[in-house]
Amino acid sequence: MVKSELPVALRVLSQSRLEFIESAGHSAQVLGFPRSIGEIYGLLYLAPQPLSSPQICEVLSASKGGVSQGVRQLAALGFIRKVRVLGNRKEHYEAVLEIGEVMRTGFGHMIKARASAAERRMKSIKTTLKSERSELDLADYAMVNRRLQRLSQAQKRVKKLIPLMDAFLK
Amino acid sequence: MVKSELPVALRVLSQSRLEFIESAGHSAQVLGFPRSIGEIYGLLYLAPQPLSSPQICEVLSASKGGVSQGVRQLAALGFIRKVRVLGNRKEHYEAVLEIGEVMRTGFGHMIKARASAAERRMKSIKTTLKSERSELDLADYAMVNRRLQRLSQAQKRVKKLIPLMDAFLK
DNA sequence: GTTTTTGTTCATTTTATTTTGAACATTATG
DNA sequence: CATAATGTTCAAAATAAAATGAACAAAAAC
Repeated sequence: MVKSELPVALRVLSQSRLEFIESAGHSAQVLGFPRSIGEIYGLLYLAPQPLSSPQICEVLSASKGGVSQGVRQLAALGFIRKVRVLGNRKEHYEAVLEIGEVMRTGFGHMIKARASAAERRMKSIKTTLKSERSELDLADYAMVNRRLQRLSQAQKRVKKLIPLMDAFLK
Repeated sequence: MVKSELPVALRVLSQSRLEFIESAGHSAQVLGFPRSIGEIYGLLYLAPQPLSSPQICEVLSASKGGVSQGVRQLAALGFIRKVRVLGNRKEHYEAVLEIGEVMRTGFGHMIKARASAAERRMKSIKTTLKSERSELDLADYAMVNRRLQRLSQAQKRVKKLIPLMDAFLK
């Protein structure tokens, strides 16, 4: 049986690819993802053709498990997509090159999710505050109320900003 | 000598304050900061008056060292400010309530810094690529070049977005 | 149907981050 | 200047997060 045939360009990684992969790993970390996920995306982004999991393992010398989880997350976020390579039996992956799009969708979802989580939290805190109104000093109650209100306003502003960003990146 | 007098409202934390502090800790984590930093900010945000480090330690039952570092970072980012409390000898801290402002400034700086770091990285990678042009397959070189270019465009778009967000949050 | 390759899950190990606490520095008060 | 309270730094401990690799599952090749 023929071993997994790596594209020539990836048999040995060029310096620029190495640098790019490292940089992608770094970016992932900044965005709060594991470094390895960024590296997988970086590899795929500069790959001449879709790659299979074993190929990714080989090039990055990463473990099967890690790559399996990594590609799942990346696909879920919309950064890569599964493709069938004809003749070749198993799943292959390629980077979605329209990163602007990706940011808008997958990434935008994340931001929205977080914004509404924060909103829910705030609502809960306000409820708690009301429920203990009688036990609190009046002035203190008023102060806390005022400040929570203030935060709510800021949250609303951020929320309004989201669709704006969305439109701009389109 | 009189022991550090905790404001009555903080002698025992109300449920709503507890919840708020926890939530602030969570938000900090989401933004990539240590939880403790968020908790300090949360405490100060709902404090009836500026607090000293030892007071913060006491209320959050955190260590001196941790609080020392925490307030330093928060002050550097512009989330809190040092205030002199008359009569009282040492440094006290209060939350900057204008979180919108804070986001725009301190936080905005962070984003800008990261954007230009990414830009520098990209430049470096392109240089590397050119330097190894002769060693690479022509088609592969062209492909890598094209894709890096594509990324650059996206980066530029994001960069243009920053002042827009800035203006919007003002 | 057996063997081989690929894919997933998850407990364990590894690595990185955060927190603590002790040693040392600083400042204010008497 | 001595004492006491406050601050800072940093090595070590505690904690959290990520990567590995082994056990198991699924599908393909023959």
